[in-house]
Amino acid sequence: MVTVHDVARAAGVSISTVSRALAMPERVAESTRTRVVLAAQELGYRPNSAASRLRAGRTGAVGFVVPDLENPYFASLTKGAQARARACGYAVLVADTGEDPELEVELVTGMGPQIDGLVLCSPRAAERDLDAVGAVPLVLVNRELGVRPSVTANDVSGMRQAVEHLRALGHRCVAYVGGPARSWSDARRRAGLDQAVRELPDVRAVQLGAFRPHVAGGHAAADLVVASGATAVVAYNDLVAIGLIERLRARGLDVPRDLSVVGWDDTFVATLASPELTSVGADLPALGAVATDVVLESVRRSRRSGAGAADAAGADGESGGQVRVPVELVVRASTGIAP
Amino acid sequence: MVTVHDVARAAGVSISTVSRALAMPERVAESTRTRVVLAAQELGYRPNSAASRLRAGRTGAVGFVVPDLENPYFASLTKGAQARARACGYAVLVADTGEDPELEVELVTGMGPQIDGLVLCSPRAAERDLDAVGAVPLVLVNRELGVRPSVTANDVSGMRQAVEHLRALGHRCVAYVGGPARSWSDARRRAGLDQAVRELPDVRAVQLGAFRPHVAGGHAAADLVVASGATAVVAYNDLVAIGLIERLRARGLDVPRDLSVVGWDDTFVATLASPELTSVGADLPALGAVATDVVLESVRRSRRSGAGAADAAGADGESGGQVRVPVELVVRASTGIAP
DNA sequence: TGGACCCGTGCGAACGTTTTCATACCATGC
DNA sequence: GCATGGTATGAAAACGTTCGCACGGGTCCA
Repeated sequence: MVTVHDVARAAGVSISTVSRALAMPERVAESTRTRVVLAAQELGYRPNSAASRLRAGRTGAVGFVVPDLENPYFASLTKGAQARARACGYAVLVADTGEDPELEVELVTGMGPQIDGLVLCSPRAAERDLDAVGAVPLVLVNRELGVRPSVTANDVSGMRQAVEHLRALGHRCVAYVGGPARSWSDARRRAGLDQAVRELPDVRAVQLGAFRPHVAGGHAAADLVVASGATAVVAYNDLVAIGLIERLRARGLDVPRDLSVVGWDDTFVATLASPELTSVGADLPALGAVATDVVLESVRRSRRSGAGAADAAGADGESGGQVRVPVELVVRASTGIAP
Repeated sequence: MVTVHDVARAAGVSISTVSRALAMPERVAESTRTRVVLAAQELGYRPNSAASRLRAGRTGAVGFVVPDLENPYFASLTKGAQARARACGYAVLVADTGEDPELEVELVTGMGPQIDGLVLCSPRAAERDLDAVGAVPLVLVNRELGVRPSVTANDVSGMRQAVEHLRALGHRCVAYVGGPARSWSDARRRAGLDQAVRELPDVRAVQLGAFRPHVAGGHAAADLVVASGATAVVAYNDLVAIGLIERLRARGLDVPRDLSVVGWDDTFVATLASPELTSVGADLPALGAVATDVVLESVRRSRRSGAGAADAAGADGESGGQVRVPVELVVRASTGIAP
């Protein structure tokens, strides 16, 4: 293994200079820096991350915790996040909670010492459990919690777009098939739906749920939707929408002739379904990348100020970044003229 | 932060004893051990992984490299792998190569120092580039390379099952829509197809490809399949199968009436398609878990012997574990009686 | 010309653990 | 009773980096 000592010897400088030349290039003379960099390259020097982590207290890794990797929504998020993290020189520790709030807390606290920052997607855990993390900068995706940094999709706007689209097709009663009870996004969408029907008095809403965010959830919800008298339904996500369609078809109903279905997240499965799903969604890899940016920014800030994550977030006026990304309704074949 | 020193003081022993009591319990007296363990628990001691890694040369993490996280096949593999790794006390560094062989090599070498072992899924890289890794135990998934540890699905058997199924339905000419040219699995399936038609003289095979392992690949292949005169087609994976079906439908052909389609991998999208896909597949999370087991076993072995990964693999008779998991044909609605 | 200051560099002390070696103790065998 | 061997513990040296501090030499201004 080639160490700073080897590079130092090769470049004819001390190990301190090597360390500086690589970590803070502006603190060392131009000529020495090139000499060091060249020597390092020549010898194939790779800093021992354990040592630098031990000394400097940084790990060079961020955690990325999702409820379910097999869910295409989180798969896309993860893909975007790891690509961005890598581009910034960070490794990504991925963990899957299996939708279990307890495991979520356990994972988050357990990962703590191994990472510089953590992105927590669609957290189901109670607020106080998340507060307990504290140690590393934490960024929430799809949930806002006080002034904590977060990245969320604009669900309210998405729901508005969906309702307006359906209304334009002549629908006057829209059902919403909701997801996990503890889901913050779900609550936002319900709020968005409330707001939309308040402002569009000729449309009525029926809220159903909680259902599991999988195909099975759609199966379970379909009959309730039919019984509700709604002519259109917005699903918690694309998988639920597909489950709905499957069950409706099994009952002899046609989508979109008898019922229009709107998916959510616009994952790639939206185009696999038949009919292809009209769906509300953001650019998911981009969303994952943004979350990574925010957490890395948070890391840098907390490192500069030397304070804990919470302090760093609250210290300056930026409030640590609460990003809300736009969403867009993509119209495909699963929505049509109201019967 | 609470360190060994704190625990040592609380337990009235030296730090060496603390370290031993926690890491090798049998090397310390019963009474002292309980005292130390209690003190550690009391103080909430968590060993600093950076320090132990620096001293002991182990990282407590394994790498998991896949071509595309958004592909449900790899998503499932990753899910299984990270769950198993966590159960064994290891963290998982996930990286996505974007199907790029060069990035693959770069990632694998770049991750080297941060991990104890590496699982590399469906590697596209050239053999010599993989040899260059060397440093950490490497386990390949869906590719065999010399005596290197690997975990593969039994593609040959899977293809045999698919062909026999189609033959039983009366099909006499079967097309195969292949995936990436550098894919080892693809080659195995082609070999399996060759073997199957050799042994079943009344069946003929048409091999097509290479196509991209996505829906678009299926789109591209569909017309070639039709022109080939085959009455059934086996696709490289479920996404390709779905692409085939979409394009066939666009041309006014019905699946399975005019053409039977068999998917591969039996991912969850097989049940999303309509008609639902007949598909060949293994238990994917289990496959990921097995790969993790193999790499962790490899890690333990190389640590024991103190030798490099390759040596460790070849040293004893076990050949480091070349596991082949069984696959199974799941019959659904996309295959039917030959026209 | 001398003092103040700055810049580039080197020295050496951490960081928290593991592990080797040495020591003290006790039991066993002649 | 003394040598022998084994066992439980302690002291201290690593592991490879970062970073505070100090030093030398130069520049600038008085």
